[in-house]
Amino acid sequence: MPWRALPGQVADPYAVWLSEIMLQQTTVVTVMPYYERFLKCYPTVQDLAEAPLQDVLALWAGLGYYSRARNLHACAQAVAALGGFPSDIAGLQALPGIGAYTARAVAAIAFGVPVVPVDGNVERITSRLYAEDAPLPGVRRRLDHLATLLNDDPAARAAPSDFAQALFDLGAGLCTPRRPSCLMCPWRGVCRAYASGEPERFPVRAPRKAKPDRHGLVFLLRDDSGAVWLRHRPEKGLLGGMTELPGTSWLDEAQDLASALEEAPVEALWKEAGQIRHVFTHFTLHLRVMMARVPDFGALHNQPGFACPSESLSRQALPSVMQKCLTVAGATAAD
DNA sequence: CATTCGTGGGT
DNA sequence: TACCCAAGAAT
Repeated sequence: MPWRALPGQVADPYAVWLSEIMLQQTTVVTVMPYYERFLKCYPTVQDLAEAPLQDVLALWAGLGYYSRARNLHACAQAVAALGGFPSDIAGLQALPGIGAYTARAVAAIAFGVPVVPVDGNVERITSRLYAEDAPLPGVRRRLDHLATLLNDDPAARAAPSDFAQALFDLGAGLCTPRRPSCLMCPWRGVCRAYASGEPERFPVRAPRKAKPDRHGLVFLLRDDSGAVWLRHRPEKGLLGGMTELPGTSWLDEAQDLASALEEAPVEALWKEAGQIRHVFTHFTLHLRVMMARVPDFGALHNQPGFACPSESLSRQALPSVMQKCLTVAGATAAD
């Protein structure tokens, strides 16, 4: 991992922190290109702190959980004001976007604090070591306690950074959710889940709720120059602070086309360019992409939004769901 | 303690 | 297709 210090090197707290924020609920493969772009664009935490929030959101676009990007920016400004990252857990956790896990991870990996960061990997490993039958998320506190017991090993306590990342590697490479490679596991001999014969049964999870559907329309309006009419979403909530195509509200059931078109930003000859389906964390969104062209955006002067030249679409903070809409309509936002 | 908050890849 | 899951945080 590019954020990982080589043997004998000192970890860069900025790089460790950035990687940990990006890796929250996100796979290494997905994070890698974003991480490289951020470090190239913002080599230091000061550079990130001085950047406009919209630029940060645009660079984050596609990674998801956009409150991470807003908190990342706020955190960078706080750290710049402090003159550097706090090196203790409490100081770290007081910063925006840094919770119990990330505070421990940065403390252990960047500052050598002897603590076990409990992420999904460590929860899985621990639940298997102890064959913990109680379901997540209720059993989280107990798993956290059991995980801290791993630090009873003097070798673990002597190398907090290596130990934490070794746990991640164990979880990602051997103690995997589906088919763990127990025969290669150094802890096979002390693992109760392995002894049970069904290690993949752990951790036990509570059944999850069904995901409802929502329906809406978006309006892709262009002028004679090819510019697109866009608008910013509210600062908080779903896709907070990101850029979007104007659209209807999202309802539990699809409404008829005529009444939906009444919500269009302007009266125009709207034609359906396509439909997209996008799965969010807690609902599935179905959008019909309506397209129209006007000579200019004069009629929109008192509408919320702004005109975006086609060549600067790629610099907008467009979330994946909006990229999909542009793509089905043939409006490329790729560079 | 339960919800809200993205997205892409694997099975 | 339909789930599951991934170095969680904020409210």
